[in-house]
Amino acid sequence: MANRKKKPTLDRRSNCPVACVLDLVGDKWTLLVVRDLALGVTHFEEFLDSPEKIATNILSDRLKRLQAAGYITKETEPADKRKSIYTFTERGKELKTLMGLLARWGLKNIPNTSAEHPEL
Amino acid sequence: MANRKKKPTLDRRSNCPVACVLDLVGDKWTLLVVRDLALGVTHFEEFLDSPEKIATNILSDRLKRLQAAGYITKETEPADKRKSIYTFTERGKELKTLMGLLARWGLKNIPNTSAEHPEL
DNA sequence: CGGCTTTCATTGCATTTTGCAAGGTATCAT
DNA sequence: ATGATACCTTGCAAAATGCAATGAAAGCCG
Repeated sequence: MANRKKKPTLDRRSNCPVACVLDLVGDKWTLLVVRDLALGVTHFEEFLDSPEKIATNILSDRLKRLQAAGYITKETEPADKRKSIYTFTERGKELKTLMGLLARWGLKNIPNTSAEHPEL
Repeated sequence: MANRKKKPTLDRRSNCPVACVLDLVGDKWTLLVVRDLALGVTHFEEFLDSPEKIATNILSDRLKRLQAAGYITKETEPADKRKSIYTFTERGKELKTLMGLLARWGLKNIPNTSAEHPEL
């Protein structure tokens, strides 16, 4: 085991916390999926109903990523095995707080934004 | 002037504050530019020194966007007209707080992140 | 069973964005 | 005048996105 550096979580652009957060959620869709999850959405089809109209391939990809990163789990609903149920892991619940921070910043700083769901 | 609706800030995906924030900074680079500005970077070349190694065309584009959106200004340095100085507008300073929120969330929730500049 | 619907996901293809290297212009230094 | 510096653009390959269409597995219902 000569050159086994200790797996430094590579393909990171840097160890700057800002850069790492952007590597995780720095795109136009991931946090919208998080928003919907926070609002109680659990099924694939429900995400498609949100007003931003995410495409199915993007949604599929983002759910996979979030799952791979350990922020959500995917389970088959026992009563109907066609359905999958997506939910936050404990760790994933922190994403809700992140999304909430963004939401509050947006409400304060971007004109004409409105919170459909003030509880966030 | 019949059909001059009042320019409803279109090309928005929705009026959800999360979606609007993502329309502004939902990419891998914009907030890194904001970070550098917050750290005192003012010249084009300095942004290129950051460890994430942004490409010149992307940097040029992001500076333009931030300027177009009224968050930063671009001025020519009087003493050396080759140089441009990029600085936050009053409104742009709010981007620092947004970036700071992300940074703190990342430090707390993403392993092996380190703050080079704890003042943020 | 046999056909039809629902749910989740993939595929193909056009468009857009990114990444990288090279080139270009204006300004400055000697 | 020559060369270096600062900012930006261009060209082109690679990747991500948007979209419509297609699958596959599971359920529903005669």
